[in-house]
Amino acid sequence: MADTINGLKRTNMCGELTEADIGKSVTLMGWCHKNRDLGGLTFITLRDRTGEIQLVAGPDSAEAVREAAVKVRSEFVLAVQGEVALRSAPNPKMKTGTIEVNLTELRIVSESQTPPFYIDEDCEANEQLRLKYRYLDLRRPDMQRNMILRHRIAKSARDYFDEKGFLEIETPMLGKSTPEGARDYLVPSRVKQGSFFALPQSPQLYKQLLMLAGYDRYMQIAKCFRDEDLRADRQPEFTQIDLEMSFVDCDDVMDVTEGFIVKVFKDTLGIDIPTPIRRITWQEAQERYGSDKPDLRFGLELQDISDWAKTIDFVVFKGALEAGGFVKAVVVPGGASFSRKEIDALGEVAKLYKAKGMAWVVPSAEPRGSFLKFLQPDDISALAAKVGASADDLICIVADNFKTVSGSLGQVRIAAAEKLGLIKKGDFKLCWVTEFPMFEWSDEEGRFMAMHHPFTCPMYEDIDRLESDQGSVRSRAYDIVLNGCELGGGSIRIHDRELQMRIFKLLGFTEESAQEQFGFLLDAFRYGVPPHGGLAIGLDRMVMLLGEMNSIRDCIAFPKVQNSSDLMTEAPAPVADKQLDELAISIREIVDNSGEE
RNA sequence: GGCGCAGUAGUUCAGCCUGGUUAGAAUGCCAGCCUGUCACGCUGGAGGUCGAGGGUUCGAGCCCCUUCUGCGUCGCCA
Repeated sequence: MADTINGLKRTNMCGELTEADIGKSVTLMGWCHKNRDLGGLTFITLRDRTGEIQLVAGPDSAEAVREAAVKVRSEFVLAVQGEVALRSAPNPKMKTGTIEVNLTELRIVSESQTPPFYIDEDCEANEQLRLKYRYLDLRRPDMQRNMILRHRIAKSARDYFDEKGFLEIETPMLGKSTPEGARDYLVPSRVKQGSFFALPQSPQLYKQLLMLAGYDRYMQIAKCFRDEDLRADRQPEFTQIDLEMSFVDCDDVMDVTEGFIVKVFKDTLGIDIPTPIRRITWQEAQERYGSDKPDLRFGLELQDISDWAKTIDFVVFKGALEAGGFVKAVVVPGGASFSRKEIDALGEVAKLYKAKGMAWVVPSAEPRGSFLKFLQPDDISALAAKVGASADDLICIVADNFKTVSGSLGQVRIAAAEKLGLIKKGDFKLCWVTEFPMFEWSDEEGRFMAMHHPFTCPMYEDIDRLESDQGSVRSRAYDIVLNGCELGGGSIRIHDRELQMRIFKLLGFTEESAQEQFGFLLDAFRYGVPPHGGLAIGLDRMVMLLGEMNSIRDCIAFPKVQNSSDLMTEAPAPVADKQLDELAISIREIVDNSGEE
């Protein structure tokens, strides 16, 4: 039977002891991080979430303490008493390295098997193992720091928005499935067999109805669910700092958000973010950075060289230009030193993002390039002059339609910056991207889709083109972008029932289907809707970016892996027939692809 | 759904290209010794379905096929 903590009360945390505590008798509780038994003298490093402290059981200790000390193994839970003393041999690598605790009592409260991996700062175990034993992984100091950072950001949000007069109001997890947007996670109803709830992709409609209900300023740290494939920065279950405001325009939402961004950087990292945060229209972002989430930590902007390309007798350029496309370039400083293989790697990046290829040229005295036979010496100098390239530089060129040129060259820009080491740790560059297109053509659906969502308000000056030139209509939407990552986004919403119906119609809804899916909203819109708008910030991404983590999984206590399962609980899992019967659900076919008999 | 990377002691890896006795290293673990360690040290020991299945071969960790698992990514994510 293990010892109890009966009669002991923790007086201090391990990492918070200092030389000011020398001479005090303290009671500590935590995990054995490491045990060093020198024979007659035993050192134990005790760890809790605040840090570590060295415990000593030596010749002056009671025999029971010495006996217990040599039995202690990694990850045993200990409750100890002792006196804080100055160390004769300090350890400068340790925060509490100048002091130690001479034990007067040592209780082994809980023993531990040898953990499958060493619980330490720099964990070398692979992530599969870490996730299976997540409760051990979460003991590691860097994971604990991540969780603490997450808490502080969430707290910062609640404090800030409370101060600004926002009310935190919870919205339902069990709602109605909507076909637009991402795939829903469905929850079957037992009471109404054959019908399903959907877990929210976002609290969008609820928060709009809260505005209609007069709550004026709402915020929520909201769980959201999307049944889509995962990425390093995407989980099926994630958290948003969600807000909505009444009687506002874009500037009001952006201003209040900026205030929060400034506060959260200051509160958590001590960094002052300069304001106002730069604003770039979607069009400009695409033209200059080839992205709707530009990374402003480096230059390497895209340059339109269509005028120059017009003069070149090169079929790739001619073809693109005749089809109404563009020829654009990125200058990679010092890229002349890249090997053919390295340049080809940039070309592969362009191809991955739909470019048919990437032309390149080094405008040195003896030029190198992929299409030199189509170029006269004057052409090369003219190009170099136009894009401001020197003989040491590499000019990367893509010719295609606007979307493909932007997308592919934008990725080449990022790849080149990474290669050149232009992306520095601790550098945070924010911007707003505004005036998004309202609609985006979907080849798959054969119709225009809402780029943001169907409740986004078009820009007033574009409304008269809604029916005549859908593709040119811009919306009153805005994204906040940090280091090339979409941190959050929002819009001013439609508050006019007629306009909302017009948008639904353009998105392919009939009167009936709109009524069936969004009837509650359309009905509500008959009862006095304030102009309103809002925004949602991805909390997980914010924690990941501020903590400079490699994966969103590192800031979520219990994350899912790539196939949306949980390696620790092994969810999702089959359920008992009885449960299915109650829900009137039968499974069509069990595909056993476990690879086991 | 596509592409790429990875899977070998508890853990991190080497071995695979070029098949050949008993699969190695480090660390961890266990035992003994050790009074100032902090990557403690010294001595000894245990520990392997080489992810799984099939094929080629006299012989497979290594070559081939299939598959499972994890990661990254394209599609997807209004």
